[in-house]
Amino acid sequence: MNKNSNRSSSQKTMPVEAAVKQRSTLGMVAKQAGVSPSTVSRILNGTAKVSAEKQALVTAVIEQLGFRPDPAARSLAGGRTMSIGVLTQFIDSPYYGEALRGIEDELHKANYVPLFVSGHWNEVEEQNRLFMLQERKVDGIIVLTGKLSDQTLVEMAANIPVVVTGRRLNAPGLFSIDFDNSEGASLAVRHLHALGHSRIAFISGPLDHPDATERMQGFKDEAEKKGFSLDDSLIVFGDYQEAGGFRAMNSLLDARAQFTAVLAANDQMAYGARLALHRAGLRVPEDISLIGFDDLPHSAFTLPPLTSVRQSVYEIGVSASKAMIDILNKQSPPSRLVAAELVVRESTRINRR
Amino acid sequence: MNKNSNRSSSQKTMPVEAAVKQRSTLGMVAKQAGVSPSTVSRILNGTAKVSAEKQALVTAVIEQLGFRPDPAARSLAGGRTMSIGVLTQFIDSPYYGEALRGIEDELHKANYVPLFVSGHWNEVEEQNRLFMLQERKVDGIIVLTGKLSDQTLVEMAANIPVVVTGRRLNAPGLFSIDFDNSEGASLAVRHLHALGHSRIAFISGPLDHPDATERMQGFKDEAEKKGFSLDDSLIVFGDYQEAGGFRAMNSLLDARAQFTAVLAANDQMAYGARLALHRAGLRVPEDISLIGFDDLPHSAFTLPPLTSVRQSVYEIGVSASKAMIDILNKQSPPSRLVAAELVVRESTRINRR
DNA sequence: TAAGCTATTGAAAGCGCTTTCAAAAAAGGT
DNA sequence: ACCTTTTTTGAAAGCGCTTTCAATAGCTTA
Repeated sequence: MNKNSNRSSSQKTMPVEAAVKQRSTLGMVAKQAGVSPSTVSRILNGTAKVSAEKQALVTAVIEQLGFRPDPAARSLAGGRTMSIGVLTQFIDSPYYGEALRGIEDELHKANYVPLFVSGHWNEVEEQNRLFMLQERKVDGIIVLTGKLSDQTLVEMAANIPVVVTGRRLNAPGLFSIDFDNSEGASLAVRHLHALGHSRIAFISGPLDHPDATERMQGFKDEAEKKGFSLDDSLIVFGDYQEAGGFRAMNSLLDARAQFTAVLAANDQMAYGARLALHRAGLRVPEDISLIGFDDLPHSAFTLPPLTSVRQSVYEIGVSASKAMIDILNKQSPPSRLVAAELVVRESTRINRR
Repeated sequence: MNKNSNRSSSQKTMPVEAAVKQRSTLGMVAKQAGVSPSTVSRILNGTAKVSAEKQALVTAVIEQLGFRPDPAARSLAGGRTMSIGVLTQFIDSPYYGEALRGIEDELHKANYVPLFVSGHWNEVEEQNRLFMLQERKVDGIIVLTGKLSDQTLVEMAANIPVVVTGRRLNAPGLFSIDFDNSEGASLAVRHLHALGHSRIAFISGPLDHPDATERMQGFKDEAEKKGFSLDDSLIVFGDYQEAGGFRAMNSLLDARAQFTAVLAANDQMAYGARLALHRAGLRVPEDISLIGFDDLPHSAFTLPPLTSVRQSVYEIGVSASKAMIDILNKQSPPSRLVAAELVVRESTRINRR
């Protein structure tokens, strides 16, 4: 979300100039320390036990020479590349962007570097990108949702550790992290119900996105539970973007649908819907209550500030990375469940009609 | 900007399964074709002339085996890695995000892959990231603005091709692409002037961003040219984010500054300012006209839709990539200048006071 | 104290490619 | 036709690391 922002970050400040000037190699370290390259390698990777003295000696020399292993050489020799492939859908998605930041931050702590690629919600493209990541010998792959079949992921996981978000899936080498989308939608419906709304329109995302169907299901289930008439004319579809929300709202309006509140399956569509409402002379929240989903950082600054279902996408990124690192360290990651939470702002209010 | 969106993309669809199953090596190609590895390498890289027949033969075998050179091996042996380092500031910046997409799209066409890293507007961190990129042997580096000194970049360019945005700088191996920020600001002022505004407030970005100072300079110059009183109390500072714009506008209001229009140095601050105005009971554009800068995709959907200075950041990304590829191909890139353009929407109108 | 183990270490091969260097082939000159 | 120059090709070394495999050293046990 930030164009600017200075966050301090504890960098191991390298002797950049020295290092650039004269890269040292593992061989040089070995000679300098009077041991064999194998020993140095073992210390570097913890591949085998090495006597404490040599351990200390070598470590000192490494420090002194500012030695850093060459990733390419490592990769060639079959070692770890210390890089993790990350498949997102659009590199500039405001939604997944936060996840990317979480991933970047977390991987960095563990000395891994992310390799971001975009699948553009196109199965073939996703496949190709994942293939490329494997060519580049990443140590693991994090997949943010996407359209790949579960089977494809499971197969891939047989060769390389995989962490996937947006689905529930378990297999050897495969770990998944998911939001409780349906619970999030329920939360929104309950809030609206508590405010006295009973005719609620729903702007859904494209149903080929698993999270879209979950959100819709959550909406339907809770609405039914509250005894609302589940009128199909109150459900319309958008594309998860502003323009889609705008069109969806217009179609609702054109059809003269009767509703006092709207739940959009993501914030971007809520923004679009809000503009359409405005064009139609309807006020938010006086005439219509509006709820979004995702709580994008921007939502605190819309007019009016948007009530939204919050799931920390940043957290998802962090969790996914932690899980990946756990897997790489041969530990099984704790199954973290990311909860949804309603952020009430000013786009919803008591139904007066 | 997209969470969703299916764009078709012409993928060279690989025989993925076969390829994954049995990676073939350059050596295998050589044997299969009955030539030496050197010859294959030369064909792959165009390093030297090879007879037409062998050329054809080898190419056929490569195709048949689905051979793709191993990036790691290439890197180790000192060849090209076909990857370009990209230093951005925050991986989820809505502003630079578009540039990243442009870079990704364009590099992909040329078969290069981008390696995105973030500097977080912190010089030390930027240095470290660039250092890491070089360790990973990228073939070139694209720097999106940032805080590094010109000198640092020039020095780096001596070792590796560099393309930098957001400044004017020339040196061997160094190419820069810049917006005309000051012209953009002028455009905005002229628009406001044409609408009869003469007391215009300016919400600046942090002056340690070069583009912020250019935008401010453009504002001042044009205001002066139009004969406005250049009242310092009309200039306030934000952080290029919503919250900063919000605070900046409040400080303007608290100080009882007199103005009929506001120019914000970026759209995000304009959003924040717009909310502050609303809180103060001021209407946009009836009471106050508001202009942003950048024309983020979202700006077409704010309330009211925001008039903004548009510079295609996507184009910047594309141009930077093209320039990089030109440099890598030993051609000198054409100096492209990205023009600014005013997108008039509904947040500005004739001054009635 | 000898035999039998185990914990450390080093030598050397090899990952898949690029790149001298020199040999072989083709072309040119007289 | 013979020798020189130029072009095309192959052999081999090496990029910096990991990883068997075997050797050495350090302990145990009887």
